[in-house]
Amino acid sequence: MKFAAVDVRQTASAADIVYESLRKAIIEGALAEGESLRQEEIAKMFNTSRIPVREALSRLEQHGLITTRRYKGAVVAGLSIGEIEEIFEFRALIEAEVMRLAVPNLDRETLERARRYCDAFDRETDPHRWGEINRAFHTSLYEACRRPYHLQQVRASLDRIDRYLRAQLTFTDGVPRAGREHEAILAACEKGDADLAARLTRDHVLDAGKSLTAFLRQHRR
Amino acid sequence: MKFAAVDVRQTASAADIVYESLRKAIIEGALAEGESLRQEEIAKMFNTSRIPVREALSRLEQHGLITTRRYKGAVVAGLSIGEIEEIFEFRALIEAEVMRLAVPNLDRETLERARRYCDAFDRETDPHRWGEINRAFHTSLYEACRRPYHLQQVRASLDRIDRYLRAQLTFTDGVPRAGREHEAILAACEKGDADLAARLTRDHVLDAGKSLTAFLRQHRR
DNA sequence: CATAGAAAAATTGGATCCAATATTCAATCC
DNA sequence: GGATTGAATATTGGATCCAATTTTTCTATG
Repeated sequence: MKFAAVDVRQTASAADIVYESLRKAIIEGALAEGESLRQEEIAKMFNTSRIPVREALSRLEQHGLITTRRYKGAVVAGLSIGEIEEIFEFRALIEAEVMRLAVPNLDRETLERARRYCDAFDRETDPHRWGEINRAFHTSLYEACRRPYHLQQVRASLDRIDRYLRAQLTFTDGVPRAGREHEAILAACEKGDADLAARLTRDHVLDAGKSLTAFLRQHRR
Repeated sequence: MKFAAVDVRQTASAADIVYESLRKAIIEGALAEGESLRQEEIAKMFNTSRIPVREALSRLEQHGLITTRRYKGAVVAGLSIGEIEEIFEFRALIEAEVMRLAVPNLDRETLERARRYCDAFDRETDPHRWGEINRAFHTSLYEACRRPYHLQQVRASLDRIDRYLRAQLTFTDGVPRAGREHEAILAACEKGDADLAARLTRDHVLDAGKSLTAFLRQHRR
C-alpha cells in the first residue's frame, strides 16, 4: 500500500466547524464585544440548521467567550478592567510555571523555531499579525512542558483576553517592548536557566497587563 | 408596592438541570469512569427530549468530564495516573496562590465557618460525606481571595479529580492526615500568615496527590 | 462449529416544526 | 406630546422527524 492514510475517526461535525469559526472571530476581535449572535443568521452563514449553531454557542459559553440569557440570546462577552487584570494575574502564575517546566525539555529544534517567531515578530509590520505571532512564539516554548492540562488552561485564559492583548500591541508601545522581553526570555531558555525564564515570563505577562489596563482606563468611557 | 420581588431573569432551563445532575453524579462517582451515557435513556429519566440532553453532554465535554466520539456517544472520562498527577500539580500551584491571596481578606465569620467544616470533617464517619466536607472547608477559605476567575479554575480542576480524591480519602489513611493538615492551614490563616498558609496548602494538595497515585498504582491492574 | 457478510436494530447528528418568551410598534389615553 | 397597552413580529428553547453511522443479530458457507 502506497498512499497516506488519513485518520477518519474524528471528522469534524457541523458544530465543530461553527464553534472553531466563531471562536477565532471572537479572539481575533472580528466580532466586537457586546455584539449579539443570532442563531438563524449564523445558521444561514454556514448553510446549516440552528441545532449545530446552538451547540457551538453552548461551547463558547462554557469557555466564557460569550454570555447568554434565556430567550434573549448570546452576545460576545466583554470583560471589565478588573476581570482583565485578574486573568493577567492568573496567566502570569500559570505561564511562569509552564515556562519553568518547559526549559529542561527544550531541544535545539524548538529553540530555533522560537527564534524564528521572535525575529518574525520584530520584523512584522502588519498589526493584524502581531497577536498571532506573539502567541505562536510563547506557545512554541510552552509546549515543551509536556503538560496537556496546563497548556489547555493557558490556551483558555489566553482566549479570553486575546482581543484586548491585540489592542494593546496595536495601540501602545507594546510591540518593541514585547520584542525586547521575548529576546530576554529566549536567551534565558537558551542558557537553560529555568528560574530566570519563569521570572521573565511572569514579568512579561504582568507588564502587558499593566500596559493594557492603563490603556483601557484612558480609552473606556 | 409591598411584596418581595423575585428575580426571574434566569430560571433554569432543562439543559441546566440535566447538566448539573450529571456533573454531580460524575464528580461524586455515582457514574463510573468509562460508563456510557445514552441520550435517549437520560432524556427519559428527565422527562424531556434529547435536545437538552445533548446540550448538557456538550457542556460536560467542554469541562473534560466526559469524552465523546462522533456517532459513538459519550462515556464518563477516565484519567490516566499521569493525567491525575498533572492535575494535582496544577491544583497545588493555583490553590496555594489563591490561599495566599485569601488570607488578608479572612474575617472572623469566615474563619469560624471554616473551623466548623474542619471539625465536622474530623468527626464525620460516613465516607460519602468526606469529599463534600473537605471541599467545603477549602472553598470557604478560598472564596476570600475574591478572584472569580481563579475560583472557577479551582472548581474545574477539582471537578476533574474529585472522584479519585474521594477514593483516596475512603481507602487510604487520607482522612486523619488531611484532618491534621487542615488544622495547620487553618492555624496559619488565623495567624494571618499568608505565605505559610500557601505553602501548607501546596503541600496538602501534593500529599493527597502522592497518596492517591500510590494507591492507584497498586490497585489499577 | 467458526466466520464472513448481509440484514436489522440502535444510536447519534441534523432539519424542521411548535411553544414560550422577548421585542417592536401602532393605537389609545391622559 | 409622552406614557401605556396590546397586537404583530422576531427569537430562543424544546419536541419530533429524518439521515448517517455504528452495533448487533442472523444466516449462509466452508
